[in-house]
Amino acid sequence: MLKIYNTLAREKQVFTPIQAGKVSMYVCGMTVYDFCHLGHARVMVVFDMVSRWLRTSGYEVTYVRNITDIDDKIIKRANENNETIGQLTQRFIDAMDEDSAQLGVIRPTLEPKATEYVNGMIEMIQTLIDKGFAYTAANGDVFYAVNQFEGYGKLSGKSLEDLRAGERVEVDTFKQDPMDFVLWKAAKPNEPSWDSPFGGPNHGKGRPGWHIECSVMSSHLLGAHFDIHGGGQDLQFPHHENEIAQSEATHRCQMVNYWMHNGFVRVDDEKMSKSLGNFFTIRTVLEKYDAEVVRFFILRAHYRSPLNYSDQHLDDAKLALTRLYTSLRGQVAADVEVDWQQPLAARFKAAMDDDFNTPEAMAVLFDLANELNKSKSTETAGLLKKLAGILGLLQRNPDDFLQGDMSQTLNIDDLIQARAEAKKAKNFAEADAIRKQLLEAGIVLEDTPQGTTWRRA
RNA sequence: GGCGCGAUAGCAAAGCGGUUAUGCCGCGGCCUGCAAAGCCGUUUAGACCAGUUCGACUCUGGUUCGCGCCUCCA
Repeated sequence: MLKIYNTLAREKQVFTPIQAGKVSMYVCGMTVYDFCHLGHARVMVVFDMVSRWLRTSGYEVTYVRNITDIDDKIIKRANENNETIGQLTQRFIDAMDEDSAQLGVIRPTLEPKATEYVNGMIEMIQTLIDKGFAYTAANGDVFYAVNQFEGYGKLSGKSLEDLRAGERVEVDTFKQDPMDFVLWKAAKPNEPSWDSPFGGPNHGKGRPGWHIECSVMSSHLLGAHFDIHGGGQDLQFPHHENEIAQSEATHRCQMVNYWMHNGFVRVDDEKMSKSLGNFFTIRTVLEKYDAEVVRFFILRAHYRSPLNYSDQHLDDAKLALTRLYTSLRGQVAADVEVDWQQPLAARFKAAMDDDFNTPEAMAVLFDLANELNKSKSTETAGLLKKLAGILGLLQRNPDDFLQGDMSQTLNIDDLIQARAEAKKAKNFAEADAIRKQLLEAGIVLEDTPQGTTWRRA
């Protein structure tokens, strides 16, 4: 029985889908004005893992991850780069697709773009105005009136009084309440804009605010009420709080049953973020580390825990993953159906059902590897590969992982051959010299009963 | 200031009121010509102070420290 930590309830709850056998899940995706960093990688990998486990559990999953392709930063960046917004966003959407594919992330079922739903946004904003939850300000911006929504603060555990007390933002004189947030931004010169009926100095011309995008895309694609909504912890407030306010005021029903928030990636114990400038892009990291190592590194921590990034930790993850691949090397992995009664499989399932406890699930993988090293059983190899596959790991030919792109290095085989001959002639000095030469080139030799193999250091 | 989260061995990271987490590193052994890999064994824990309990790393309270949100942010 799957349990999920629900941010809304602040506890683990048994997962019961709205519709038996089906799960609808929405995750806030990227704003595409730059390359994705490791924080984005974590969101992609974590919710990919979630969707995989849900599918493994027998659910038919509709997974929506949106793309924000209109926003202040995009406009600014496009201007700086002297390219159109469309060129800029497409470039970074392509880059994101490359990065996520590298990380073994299965494409979400649907990846809506904000710009394709502007009409829907205008409709929802109009509904909110009609119902008294929103108003057009003197400057043409449309704001959501937070004091009109009873449950405002229920997700983040904040009260409007506390929020106002801690108010650090310059008060926008056009707002009725400092906590009101923008639904529609009046157009400024040289900015893309859409026509709307909201009035104001420039006759409604403008563009949608960020929060409204997700309310509209989720309800269009998953309905007014759906199962799971995910995203990074930093979106809990205000973004997700605002989504609830918009959607529930519009549809008059609960928006989401389970809210899931993944922890941050940190650098030196500080949150990795664009604003702090301490971020590493996925592609930078992939220059140095195998993408599967990065995925392994992410899944090695619980999704709600902070994850400290450093080369040392990636190196450690690489060694650990090497152990798993080494156990599968030269083994035939039987294409088994997982028997969930099998003790280790049962442990794996219990771990995953317990709020997606991937660290514990991975411990099972290592236990299986140990068993495999002893038994050389094709069944065990099959089970290891199958369970790891649920996490999106260990699906490559072990040699691909262990040897990497070193296989282009010339004459490894010749040197191994020469060493074998030296050994045969009991010329161990020569044999060791060859081994040392290869080691210095980053190649580790391993003598086995079946002959000598190699891997990258 | 308000709200919330965390503190586990050298590093990383889980579960659990009493019994080996797991991976890397270290140490001893087996294996090996020697290594590597693997196997067997093993050293390092639970910030601090109280309390509950037959028994607490695990529950409760407090202290200290760290982090996050309250502003765009995954």
